[in-house]
Amino acid sequence: MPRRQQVLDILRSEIMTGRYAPGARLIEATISEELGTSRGPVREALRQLEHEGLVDAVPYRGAVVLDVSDEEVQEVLIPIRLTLESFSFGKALELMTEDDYGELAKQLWLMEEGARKNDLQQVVEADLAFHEIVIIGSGRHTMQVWRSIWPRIRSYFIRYGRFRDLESIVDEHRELLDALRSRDRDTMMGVLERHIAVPVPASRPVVGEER
Amino acid sequence: MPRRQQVLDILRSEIMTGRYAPGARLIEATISEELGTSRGPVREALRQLEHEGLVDAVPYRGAVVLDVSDEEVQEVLIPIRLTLESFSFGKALELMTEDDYGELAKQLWLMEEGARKNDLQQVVEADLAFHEIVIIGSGRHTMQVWRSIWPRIRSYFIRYGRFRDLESIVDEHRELLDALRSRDRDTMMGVLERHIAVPVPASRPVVGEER
DNA sequence: CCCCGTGAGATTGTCAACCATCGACCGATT
DNA sequence: AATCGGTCGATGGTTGACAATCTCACGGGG
Repeated sequence: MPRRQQVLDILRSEIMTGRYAPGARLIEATISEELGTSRGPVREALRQLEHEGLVDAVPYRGAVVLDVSDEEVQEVLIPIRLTLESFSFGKALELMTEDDYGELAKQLWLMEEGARKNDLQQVVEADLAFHEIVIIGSGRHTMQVWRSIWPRIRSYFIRYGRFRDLESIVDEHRELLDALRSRDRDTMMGVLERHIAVPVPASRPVVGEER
Repeated sequence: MPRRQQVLDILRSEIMTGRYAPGARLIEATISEELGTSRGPVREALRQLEHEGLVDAVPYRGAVVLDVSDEEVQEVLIPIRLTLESFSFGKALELMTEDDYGELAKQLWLMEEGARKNDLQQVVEADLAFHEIVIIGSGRHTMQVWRSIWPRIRSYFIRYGRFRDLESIVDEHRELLDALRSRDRDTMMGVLERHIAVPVPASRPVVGEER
């Protein structure tokens, strides 16, 4: 695995878990020293974080960790996620094989195990893997957009404690898998929307279906 | 302006205009030589192109220009664009000042001039600037997603000649500006949807509203 | 007292040369 | 015919050095 990818994973994780909070500066020299690498890979990782919307970088001024507003999550990121996943789960209904279902079941199992051990990290990883298995079947561009929005959504969830208990996360994914296997499009979409929609802190109705 | 930005702009433009067609390889050494710069900025520009979905890069194998399928444009990228711009134009109704309208009018004027001269380049630039003025008011994350999807949409349009005549592009933006000024939300959204939706080559009905 | 230029320090941007690493291709061997 | 090396092309990463730019504190005018 390329070094820049390792650096990226580390930094992203440190941002999501709060080691770098919104407003914190990310200095190339410091990071490269800490991670025992040269500035090259660090620069590229920072640029990637910029694309994932976790960081804002201004020329000659450096990179700063960004915050995400409730409004943008509810009205922009979540609706986009719904667009992406509706498309992907729809295609999955048509072209997923038994093997693919097996892969999903595997992630579900890992998720269950994580929930038993109360290991948020493991649950979150399996959650991500589950969705990527579905999305990867619908083309590069869909995956591309997905990869650019999930870190923000996840980061928002973790930062503001919007994670319901681990058990219900597992349950929802079990429902998703069952719905996929049922091959019934309407059931599928219903389950998916409920999964993606998020209880709002204390403002608007539910997910911002546009118009 | 940083060198990598210049390189990025040049490469993106060359991809959109077809100098690099889908499947073409982008070799760091060659490009850096052609542009009289070192490999560093070229690498970073290539990574950015990857994030804009114009290029696919595999470790140790290099970058290749991507194609975009009708299906993904219609069912993923355009619906996402609609989500983004619905949000942005909605916010613009609330918070745009006379000065901002002035900026929009300026771009409209440039667009008209470009259409008169039959200068696609200029029309396209003003078109982009027009939308960015509106979107920039709705936050970093909205802009971030926008910047990651427009190159693909534009590139698809140019590649497959989906550009209606320049005059009608100008007309549509004049309508958009008028609708903004009217301050009527429903009119606004109607005009916007018609502007973003695209006549499909020879398949589905219209824009892929999900479900 | 406030405003503005100036300069030092910090940090990013770019360069150049170099070598390791990996993927693709080609031919020789079995 | 299939496989195993070896070579070549290109990327991944390193080092060290400088240039370019921003920030901010300092001190001289107004």
